[in-house]
Amino acid sequence: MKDRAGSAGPPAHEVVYRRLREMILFGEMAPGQPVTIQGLVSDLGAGMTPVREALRRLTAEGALDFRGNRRIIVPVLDAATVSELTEARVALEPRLAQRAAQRCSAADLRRLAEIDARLDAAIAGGDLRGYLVENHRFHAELNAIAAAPVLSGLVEGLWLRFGPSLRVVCGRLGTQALPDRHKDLLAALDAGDAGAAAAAMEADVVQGMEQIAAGLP
Amino acid sequence: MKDRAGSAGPPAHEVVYRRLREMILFGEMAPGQPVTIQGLVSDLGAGMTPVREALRRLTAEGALDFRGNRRIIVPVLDAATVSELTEARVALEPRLAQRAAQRCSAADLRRLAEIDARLDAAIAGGDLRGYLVENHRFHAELNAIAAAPVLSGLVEGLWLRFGPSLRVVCGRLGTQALPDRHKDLLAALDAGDAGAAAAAMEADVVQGMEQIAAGLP
DNA sequence: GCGCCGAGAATATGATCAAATTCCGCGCTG
DNA sequence: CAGCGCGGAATTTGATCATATTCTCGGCGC
Repeated sequence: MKDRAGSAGPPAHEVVYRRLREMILFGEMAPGQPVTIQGLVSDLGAGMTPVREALRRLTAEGALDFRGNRRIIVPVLDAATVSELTEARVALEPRLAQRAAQRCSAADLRRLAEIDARLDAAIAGGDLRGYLVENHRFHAELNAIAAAPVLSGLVEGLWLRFGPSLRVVCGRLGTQALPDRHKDLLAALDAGDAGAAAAAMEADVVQGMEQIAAGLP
Repeated sequence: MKDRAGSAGPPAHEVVYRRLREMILFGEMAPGQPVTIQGLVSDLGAGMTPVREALRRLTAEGALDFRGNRRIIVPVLDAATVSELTEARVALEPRLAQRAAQRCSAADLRRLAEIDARLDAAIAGGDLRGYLVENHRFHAELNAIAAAPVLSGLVEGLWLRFGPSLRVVCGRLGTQALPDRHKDLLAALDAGDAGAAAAAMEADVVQGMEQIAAGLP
């Protein structure tokens, strides 16, 4: 028996990888939490090999941390790492926003606005996970519009690194304290103003990362 | 029998990973070349599982390309990808040079100068692989001095992507045509001039990537 | 306090299964 | 009669699993 019955499409390691990625991005894993292969094998009902490969992939992206020789944990960010992540995001994401502003169609803009509306609803409803999901989706959609797979991939990797810590910070502050900086961004995209889009993105990035830095242990 | 007798240090998948990484960086793999698990198993004398995990890690970093569902090849760069890689490198590497300039000690500088001397020797001697190795080592050392593991890791991933193509371009042009832009960089580091170091790095990056872009099929 | 021992967890192996690619022969068409 | 396309079988290759081996960590005895 190799594949679960009928699901011949996506390989198991890919499925496990996506599942773990969501768990990391949307706060189902706490920083510092140890990640054991066998635990995931029983939790996800997958075999050992796919789990191992997914973990290897995630550690390669920095989403998980090889602690010592044989232990994997969800990374705990320190001030220096947050600073570096901020620097990297500031270096990359405004460029993506700039590209997106130059390529954004009316349909793209409408889709972004819809996501942002759901994001507002999540904030209003105190739905933390919904906020994290829609916020990520907003940025992912923007990156898709930018049509820059290399840059987008780098940024996605960065998001994986601070996902767990972002969840902790937001959980502590509550969704009411979460600002929505996307309005400036949408306006800039609507106007096709690449410079303004980049500036708005930088503000969003810096503001978000400062929140994480402020919530460090 | 699992480990080679007595060598308990590095796990097999790590060894395989490092070996493949060198093969990619220093031109032992041609762009477009298919990479098969079984081929590597017999070539490297390793087991199947370590090879699989190393490949998964490299594909996660973009160093190898999942073509279709079942085929892995060394990536073939197109103009858009080179453009993106250039943009990413320009966004990141000058910042690392800047950091390095602020932290560079006399011993660091001496080490860099030694590497650069070997690089010059490789150019003079027509030693292509030596050029690639020392050029990479120069930048790796600089990144280590910058003490920014996140940024350095991102940049290392970018180098893996254009390694094979760089090799092709250099092989076509010959080592005599390879410029050495590191002198400006060393001077800036010696002077502790962070801005000049960043500018020199940007020039080096742009020049190198233009060479790759010019050599595209 | 230090070293030894056992339990648990991770690594590595090889076998095995499924899918895709390739290749070859057959029939069809010009 | 020769060239071309197509269908299926064989081979190649990737994915998964069960298991053996080794390493690490924690407790226990000296």
